[in-house]
Amino acid sequence: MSTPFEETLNPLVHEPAPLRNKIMNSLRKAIETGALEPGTHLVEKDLCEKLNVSRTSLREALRQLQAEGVLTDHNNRGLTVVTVTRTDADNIYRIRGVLEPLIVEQFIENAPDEEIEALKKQSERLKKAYLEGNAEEIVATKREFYDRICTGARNPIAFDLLKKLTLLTSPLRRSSVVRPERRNQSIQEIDAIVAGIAARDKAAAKAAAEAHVANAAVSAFRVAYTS
Amino acid sequence: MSTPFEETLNPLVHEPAPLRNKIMNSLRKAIETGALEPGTHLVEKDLCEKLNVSRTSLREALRQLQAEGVLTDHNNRGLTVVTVTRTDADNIYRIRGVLEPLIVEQFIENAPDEEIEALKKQSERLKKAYLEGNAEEIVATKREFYDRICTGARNPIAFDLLKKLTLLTSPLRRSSVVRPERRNQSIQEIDAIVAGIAARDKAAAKAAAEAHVANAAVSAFRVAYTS
DNA sequence: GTGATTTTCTCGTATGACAATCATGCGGTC
DNA sequence: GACCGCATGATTGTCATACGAGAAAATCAC
Repeated sequence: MSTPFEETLNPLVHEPAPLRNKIMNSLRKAIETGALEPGTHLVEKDLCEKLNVSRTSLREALRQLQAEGVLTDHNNRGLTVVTVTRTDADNIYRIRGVLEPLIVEQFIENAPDEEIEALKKQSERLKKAYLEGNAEEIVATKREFYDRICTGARNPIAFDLLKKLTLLTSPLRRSSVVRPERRNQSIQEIDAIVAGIAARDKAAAKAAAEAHVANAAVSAFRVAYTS
Repeated sequence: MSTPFEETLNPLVHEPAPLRNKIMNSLRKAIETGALEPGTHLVEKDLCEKLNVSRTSLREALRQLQAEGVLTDHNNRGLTVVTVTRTDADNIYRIRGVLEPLIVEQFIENAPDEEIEALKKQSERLKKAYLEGNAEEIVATKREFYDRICTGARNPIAFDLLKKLTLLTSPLRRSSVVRPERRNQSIQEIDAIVAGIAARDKAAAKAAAEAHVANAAVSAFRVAYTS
């Protein structure tokens, strides 16, 4: 106990975690993992019983998910898990195709060298996961990689948008990760991004990020819509 | 009544307008117009009485606005109208700086010639409004101009994002429109965008759109943060 | 079988209640 | 006078319950 209080006592971030937030997380995860498939009709009473919460809290959580675009109004007769059409997915990838380069650019602008080093290490972990890990491990490692870039970019608003957008296309991406040939391609693309960032070369990094999104789109579409 | 039914009778979209939507629109407008200033603490009971609605419906509307980022949690003790910091605003304009060029690009890809013609006419109206109209008229005409581009781009998701982002910065933009020197600049920038679109020149149009956002940011910051 | 009628289901909205928590003010102590 | 403890009030979070409206499903009548 030799360290002074000022350094050991943080403001103690208040985490009451209102019930509705837990409900949201639960539903979001269910959608992300595919437990709730697109198009599923949600009946309030059933969900209340399954989650063991009151309708009031449940509905507030539903409203929030609706505002995020994860749930959509079904001709004023309840909510359904949103079904992303091919056109929607196209548009989402177009948006990601400009947002992710922006994030990379801002990372280069704002992240100190330590974070670049940490990012490099994380990309090595990701590479290893791609080569020998299972699907879950890949997804988890990749998410951490993304989080690192997005946090380092110091643009929480864009980060938030990206999270929402990727959640929408999670049904597509789920089936895409398992394809082995996509893995090798991903490794190369991510290497290119990291290399551009390490050199603080905005143009190169942005181009790599854009290409990465474009290829992810192609891969997702190949699986999902058999184009 | 000589026209066939198929052309005169539209599917007649059912508009039940749940109460919570009216509440949302009311609050949104209040924020947009400045009637509710950033930082204002919202007390549920007061709002219920002012709007004459039940707490149930009000809270659902609040949750939705919270998810949109318009309202923010105030240490778990009520909601406040979000205060956009200088950094936030910077990030928002950065995002708009990549989203709006994307919209313009997709407009060029997807909009038929008629819509380009209509856009040109609208830009003329906007020019006239800038020169002789009052602030409200300018805002309304400009909004219609934007709506036309965004709708023509056939990317409703990006459109939605832009609407939410611009709402967040409405306190800044409100004070910026009135500055006369900004008006002339705006006219030129919009002319450049329309010219690029008319020529279906993606690069030119996108560059003009990006420049327009960048200048709008500068103008907004000059007023709001006296940098 | 088909059209009309009734029943059921589900959502939208409202009300009242209670616990938990925070803000405030008051009195007592040093 | 500054500080602590405590009672009080205000506000949110959560719940149970209720009822009307509209759609869907089931039933009935022909």
